[in-house]
Parts: sequence; structure tokens; C-alpha cells
Amino acid sequence: VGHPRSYTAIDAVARKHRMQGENVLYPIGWDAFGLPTENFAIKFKIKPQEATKKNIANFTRQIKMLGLGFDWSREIDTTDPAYYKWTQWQFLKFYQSWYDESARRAKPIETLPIPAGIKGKGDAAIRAYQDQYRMAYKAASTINWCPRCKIGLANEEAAGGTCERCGHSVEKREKEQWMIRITKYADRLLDDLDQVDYLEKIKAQQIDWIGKSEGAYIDFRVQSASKTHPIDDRVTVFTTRPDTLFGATYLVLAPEHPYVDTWLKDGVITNEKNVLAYRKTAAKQTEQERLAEEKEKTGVVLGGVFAVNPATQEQIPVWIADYVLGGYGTGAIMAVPAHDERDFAFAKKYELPIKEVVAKKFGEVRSDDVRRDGVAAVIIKNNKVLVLHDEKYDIYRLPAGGYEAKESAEEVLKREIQEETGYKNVEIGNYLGQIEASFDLIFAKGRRHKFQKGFQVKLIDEEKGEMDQEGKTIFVSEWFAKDEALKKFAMNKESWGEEEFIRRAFDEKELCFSGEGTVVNSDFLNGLSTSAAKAKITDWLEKNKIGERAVTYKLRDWVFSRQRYWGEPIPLVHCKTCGYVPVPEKELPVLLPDVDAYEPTDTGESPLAKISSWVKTTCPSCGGKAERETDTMPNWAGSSWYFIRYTDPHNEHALASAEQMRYWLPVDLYNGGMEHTTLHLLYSRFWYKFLWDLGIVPNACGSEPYRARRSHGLVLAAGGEKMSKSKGNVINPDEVVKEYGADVFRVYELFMGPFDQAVPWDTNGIEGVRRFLDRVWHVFQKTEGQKNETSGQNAEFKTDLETLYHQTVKKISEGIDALQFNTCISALMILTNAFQDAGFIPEPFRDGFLQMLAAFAPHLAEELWHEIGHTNSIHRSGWPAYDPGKLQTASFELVVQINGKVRDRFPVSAEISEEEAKIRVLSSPQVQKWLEGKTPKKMVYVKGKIMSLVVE
RNA sequence: GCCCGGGUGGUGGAACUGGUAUACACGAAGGACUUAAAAUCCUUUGCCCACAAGGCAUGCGGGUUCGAUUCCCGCCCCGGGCACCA
Repeated sequence: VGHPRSYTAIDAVARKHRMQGENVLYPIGWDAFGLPTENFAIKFKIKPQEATKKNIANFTRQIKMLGLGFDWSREIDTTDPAYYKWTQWQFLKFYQSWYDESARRAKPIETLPIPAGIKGKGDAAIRAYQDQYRMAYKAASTINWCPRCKIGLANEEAAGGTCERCGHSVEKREKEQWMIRITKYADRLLDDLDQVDYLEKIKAQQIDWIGKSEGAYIDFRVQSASKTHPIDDRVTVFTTRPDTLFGATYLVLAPEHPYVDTWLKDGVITNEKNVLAYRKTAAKQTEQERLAEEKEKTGVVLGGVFAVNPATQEQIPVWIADYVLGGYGTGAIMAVPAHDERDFAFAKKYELPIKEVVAKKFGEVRSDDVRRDGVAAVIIKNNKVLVLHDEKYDIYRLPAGGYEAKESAEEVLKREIQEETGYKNVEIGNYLGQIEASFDLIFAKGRRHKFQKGFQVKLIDEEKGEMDQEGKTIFVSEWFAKDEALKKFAMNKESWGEEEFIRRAFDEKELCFSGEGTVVNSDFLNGLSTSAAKAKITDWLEKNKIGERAVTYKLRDWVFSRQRYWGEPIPLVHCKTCGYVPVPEKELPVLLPDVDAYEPTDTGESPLAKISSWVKTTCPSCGGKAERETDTMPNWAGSSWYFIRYTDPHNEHALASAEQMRYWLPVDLYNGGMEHTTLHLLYSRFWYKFLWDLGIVPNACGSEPYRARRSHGLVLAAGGEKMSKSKGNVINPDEVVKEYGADVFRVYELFMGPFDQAVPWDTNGIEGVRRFLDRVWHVFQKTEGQKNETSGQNAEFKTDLETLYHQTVKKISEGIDALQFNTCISALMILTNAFQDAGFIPEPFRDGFLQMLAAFAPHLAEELWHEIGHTNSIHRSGWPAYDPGKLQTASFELVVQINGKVRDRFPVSAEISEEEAKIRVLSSPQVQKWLEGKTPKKMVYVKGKIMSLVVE
């Protein structure tokens, strides 16, 4: 019952827009390559081809049973050779392209400039040079190997050290793999998120996965004390905080760092045994075990070598430790215990020196002002120092010797306020209550820098010298109005937008740990904010050629090979003389051979490698003997572009015609589960951008494939736990449809709760929906013959029904587009109940009511549509419109509040004036009773709603 | 730890840009119809007190406001995602 929920929901959207006369493409297809199908086939000892066929047949039956309005003429199947021909074709495009960094786009490989020196060396050299730049390339890499599934996994599929499919922990293996340079698109995948309308959490996941961080590479010289084994190497580290270089007191390499191999081999390391032992345990450990150890840090110092801190020229020890990851950055870090939590823990454990870098000095603060276990925010003003406790991260720390306030963004803000408003005493702080002195203006800063709508500001009376106990908290908008100078200042800042204003005010921060270690007062960084310090020191590093600006990403290149049978064969041929040669376009698709034995092998080689008749071929380039590539593509391949194929699914000459792509793309609404909001979404965005770069997707379509991405909530079992086969709590739509019918099932799926939230399946709840549809049916039966709309009804009653009808049309028309299906259904229920009370459905509302119902319960609506005399299909009939003038009833219930409490309510005409309303209110006996003879100090009237009286 | 959600009756959940909190539905209780049951229909249903009149309630504590589920500050709890990423 999970899949049908989103199908039904988007079906309602599709049907509504279709009925509104729009051309709607609501497609369905099967992404059937990959592990799930293959494992299923192995388990039941059938061929994956058959498993696919069977499951497609079953899903098709179920979908048709539900009456979903998919366009079956566009049905696709990623395992169909007519489809995967184009998947292979696109792979070849990756192979035959390179990424031009300066143009920020992919281009055909022929356009790659070949350096003169290489040109002279002949074709082989040119080829080798090109191979280094191809978007698809083969490289030996450490991959995640799942011993149970016998498959190499992409990093994305082995997150957390376990196989995404089976949960088994993965091993590291060296393997030649086809890779795709998705990392070249990291910045664009990040930047272009601004263009799209995705759910916030989906955007966050994309950003998170790409994991961009900006900093610098810094070279540390590593030398040996020994005369017999002298070395002078340079270890490069990556850091996001080059400004803390002065505080780097040791270096840590990942255990598998190649330098360690070299030094061991050269006999430089004096404690070889310990080092080897540590490396061995580290290598043996699975990712899972490593993380399971409660983050207890371990490591071994490398005896016989030391590094030199380029800023201080101090000699510092070099360690290996598994808290440094080989695969990220350079696999080496400079440890700055005073400014990094992990380094701090490590330094404490192994008693390594801790040095703190501070930019300036200022006056004293008592040590007990600084919390022992945490940190404190410190801000000074004139001669006073304020210590404000805060959470770990926003820290303006106070060393024992003290330092002067640097000009942080807070300071800038403060200065600007002072200069522009003439206010002298301006303070920016964290906790209002802890500020003792009197100030004119205080910005209170929240824990998370999240001031979306405003923040608290205190205005203190300077003459009194002391703020009164309560203070006066006002909102920004009001604060703007209270003081001309402040208003002017704030108005200027308004052009930043609120967010930018706040970001500027509070974004800059510095991380330190209090009360530990010694302090380095750096003249070099004197008076600089963190970002300015970073820039200054990076400039210095670059100038002296010991470092450079750098950006790193968590995102890695996409491992595109699978050593499994059930996937698209990679359409390349390997020839001893020509290297890898693409299969010519006219020979595509390279068909997956139909074989009996397709189980994965222990050797890690594709099962296809065993089929020599298939493997042996001739080289398309030289005609000599050659072998086919036996790796297949990952299941993500076919699904990376299927939305493009939907626009032109039967095209034999192209993946889709430019005309069709221009007509349909980008996708307006993409709904799916959260399980595809990192990988599939990222891959398909990347894939699309690549095609767009090459002009395969027309420029006019834009660089993002999906305009909006939404996601539906899970359907949970009755107890609120996940449905799973092992728990036996899975509900199959077949059973539900058998008992209640497709329409009840559909409507319940939408009524059960908010579309984007997880909701438990409730067998009682579905009964209510059945009753509702029964009621609809019955009220229509009673309606028959009642052609005269006003028969027996008084005018007021009719007006109410009319108002309700127009309100419902508005609500449902808007609700469907906002994906608020549960309230749409309830609106239909309310209207139905009103019809039932009336005894029948007045003529003018019949068609519209059914048309709205048709979006949710298409079968019943169609049946009743014909019953009331129509001969066309309701699904092509149109969508009801509402009359904005008929949304209000002639009268409304005026609510009277006295001192915030509801004391009376009575109906009044919608046209009543404020004066009249006041008279009516004051003459009410109820109100008079509560007034006890007093006159209200104030009367607030909200038209159509409420009268609020304030009495002393 | 970080990032997203969320916390409202016995239950799933409503509530527009701050304006009658608890729509709609489930469940429960009572009633009508029936020999009886099912189905259907009607009534009641946040809590306290109940004769009425009141009072208290949207996770907790504050604040702003004539008025707060909604805005602000500080917390607590639950779900999901990420995580020794330097």
C-alpha cells in the first residue's frame, strides 16, 4: 500500500490538470536492472529476464486495477534493448567527452587541446593523454566489496561501511573500475540548487552529500633526525582553518598513507614494529567497528621523523591514527588541538602540546567566568568585560592573558550602529539576562543564528542607569518605528534582506577550547576576523609556495562498473593495439547474452567474462582480435535519464527528439520517496547536466531536470512500525481492493494523513471512507428526478449551500496543487454531508461535485456522471470554477472577546459597518454583564471575525 | 554532535497573512429502524465542575500582543538524514 499512495496522489494532480485542459504527461515505467531483480531471480532460481517480466506483469495488473491514469503508450523498461541501447550510447558520450574547467562544461574529447610535446609522439601518446581526461575512465581504485552480494559498491551504496542491499559489512578491495567524473560537476550541482524548488530537507541532503569545504593545502617538511637515513619530504595536509597554523602541534597521517610505506621501506622509522602492528589492526577493522569504538582515538607516533611547522619553524611529531581518513582531503592533517575537538581529544590522551591561536589582546576576565567544561562568549565594551556562556560553537574565547576584541562581524555591526545612529552604548550579546550594565541597544543572539523573523532588541533608558527588571522586548518591525536614528539604520540594513542582515551580524565565529594549553599571540593575525585571517595566511602560504587555496568535496567520482550479470553491458571493446574502443553506434545495443548461469563469482570478475563466445570479438578500429568489456553498469544508469525518454519513448534515432524534449522538459513535479533523494537525484541531475552541456538536451530546457521535487511519507503498519515482510505486517493492495474497491482504497490512501508525513495504516479508518463514498452514491440516487434546484428549499439555505460549494471548489483546486489531499477529501466530505442534509444535490452543483470527486475516485465519479445523463467521459469534461463573489455568506458570527476571552457571539450581516458592530456589541446583555458598567478602553474590530474589548 | 521534520482529544489529524482551538474521520456511549443482528440514520463525546455560571487546555518555562497552535527567547521529547570529512 506504499507505492499506490504516491501514485494515487500524483494521479489526482495529473487528473485535475488534465481536466483543466492541460496537456499532462504522467508516465510509468520499470527500472528493472540491478541487484534487487538479480537477487530475487537467484533466490527463486529463475532468470532475471523472467523475474522482470513476471513482476512487471503483476505491477501492471495492480496499477490498472487502481485506475491510475498513466500514459501506457509511453511505458518504458530500462532492461529493454530498445531502451538500454540509448543508455549505452550515453555511456559512450561520457567516454568520448572531457570537462573543460574554464568553460565549466563538458565537451567532445576531440576538442581537448593536446600539448605540442605530446602531439609529436604520435597517436598512442595522444590517446593516452586523452584517456586522462575522459568523463568515463578506467582506474584502479579501492572499492567497497560486499562479500555476500559479491559485488563492488559505489561509495554511496556503502555508506556507513555496510552494504546498502544486504547490510553485510564491506571490505576494501583494489579493483580496476570504470569511473565517471561526477566530481567535476560538484559546484554546479551545488550552485544550481538555487534554481529549483525542492523540499528543504532534500536540498540539505544534496548539499550534505556533496560536502564542499573551503580551505588550503599546506606543505609540512618532514625530516629524519638520523644521519644514516636522512629524508626531506613534504607532506601535504588539507585544512579549513589555515589561520590556526600557529597552533599546529603535531601531524597525523592516515594509517595507509603512502609516505608511511616509503619511510618504512627506507628504514627511517625507528618503531617499525608498533607502526606495522597498528596499520594491521587499522586495515582489518571494518568501517563499522572503527566507528563503533565510541570515538576513542588511537594512534602511533612515527619514531625517527619529525615535521616542521612552516609558520613557527617548530619541530613537531608525526603520528598515524585512524581518525584521519585516507580517502578524504590528502589523507593527512595538521593537528590543532586548541581549535579542533578531535585533535583536542587525541592530544589529551597522548599528552601532546596544545596551543591556542588568538588574534589580539584585551583586558582581564576572571577565570571563573569561563566555564570549565565548555566555552564562553566574550564581548567587551569600554572598560567592561562581559562573559556570556554559549554552546560550544560560537565562541569568542578569553585566554588567560586576555586579548583585545577583534573586529568580528558583530563588532562591525556594533560600530555601524554607533556611527550611524549616534548611540554610544551598543552591545551584541547572547543572553540578555546576563548583561548587567545599561546599554542603549542590545542585540540578543540566538543559539543557532536562526532569526528568521526577527530577534529581540532591548532599549534601555540611559537616565535611569539601570534596566528595569523585565526590560522591554520588542520586535524588529516595531523597533524600526520607535527611534528615528535606529529606524534609519535598520532601513539601510533592510536592503540586505533580513537573512543577510542576520548572517552578517552573527556568522563569524571562532572555535577555541577554554582553559587549556598555552596561547600564541600572533602579531601576524593581529586584529583580523577569522575569515580575514584565513585569507591573509593563505596568501602568505601561496607567496612562499608552501601551500595553496583548496576546495575539497566528500563527493567522489562515480564507480560505474558492476561485476554482475543483470545490467547494461558497457559498450567498449578492448584491443591490445588500440586500447579501449567504443562499439560503433550502429552496432548498439550490445545485447546482454541470454545465459543459464549468471550467478556472481568469487573472483570479483563479471559472470560475462566466462562466456567466451560473447567476449571474443573484433576490434572496431583495427579489425584485429579483441575482447568485450565484461563489466556491466550500475542500476542507477537507466534511471538517470528515464524522464527524458518519456518525452519520446519510441524514438529509434535518438534518445529523444529535441522537439519533444523542448516541449516537455524540465519535469514540473517529481515526487518520490526519500530513499532516492541523495543518490538517484544527484546522479540524474548530473547526467542531465552533462547531456545539456553537449547540447543533446536542448539549451532551452534549462540546466536542471526537475523543477520541483517532493516526497511522500511512508505508510506504516497499524502499530506505527515499518511494514516489512519479516514482520508479516505488510498490507497488499489486492486484498484491500477486493474488499473495498479501488476508489475506497485510493481515497483512503489520501485521507489517512498529510501526504508528506508517515502515517500508520488503520483498518477502521478505511471504513469511514467507504461510508463516505456510499453516501455520495445514495445522495445521487435521491437526487434523480429532482431537477428543480430550488424545490422546497428556502433562499437562505440555498445560499449557504452555494457558498459552501464555491468554498469547496476553491479549497480543492488549490489543495491538489499544494499536495494537501487529506484536507481536500475532508472538504468533499463536508460538502457531501451538506447535500445529504439537504436531501439531494441541487442541479448547479452536480457536475462540479463529480468532477472534483473524479480526481480521487475516478470510477464512481464516471459512473454517476453517466447516470445523471452525460455521455462523454468525466475525465475529459472540465474542471469546476468558483465564483470569488460567492465565497462569503450573507451573515457571519461575530465573536466578542473581552480581555482576551470569548464572552459572546451572535450572527450579524456580512455588510455590517464597524460603527454598527460596536453598537450591537455594546448593547448585548452578555457583554454588558461582563463590562460591569465600565466603558471599554479599547475596541479592536476585525471585519468578518471578531470584536475585541479591553477593559481595565 | 550537525542538518531536516514533528509534538494539538481515547486515535489519524484540521485551523487562511496572529482572530471562535479541536474541522473531517475513526473509536466509544445512548437512541431509531429490526423478532434479532448487520447496514443505515439521529444524539452525545477535550478536561475539571456540573443545576447553571465558570475555570483549564495545542510538549515545558518565559516574552510580545486587545488577541498566540501560529511570532520571539530558553528548554524537553520523538522521528528521519548525515557523521572522526580536518
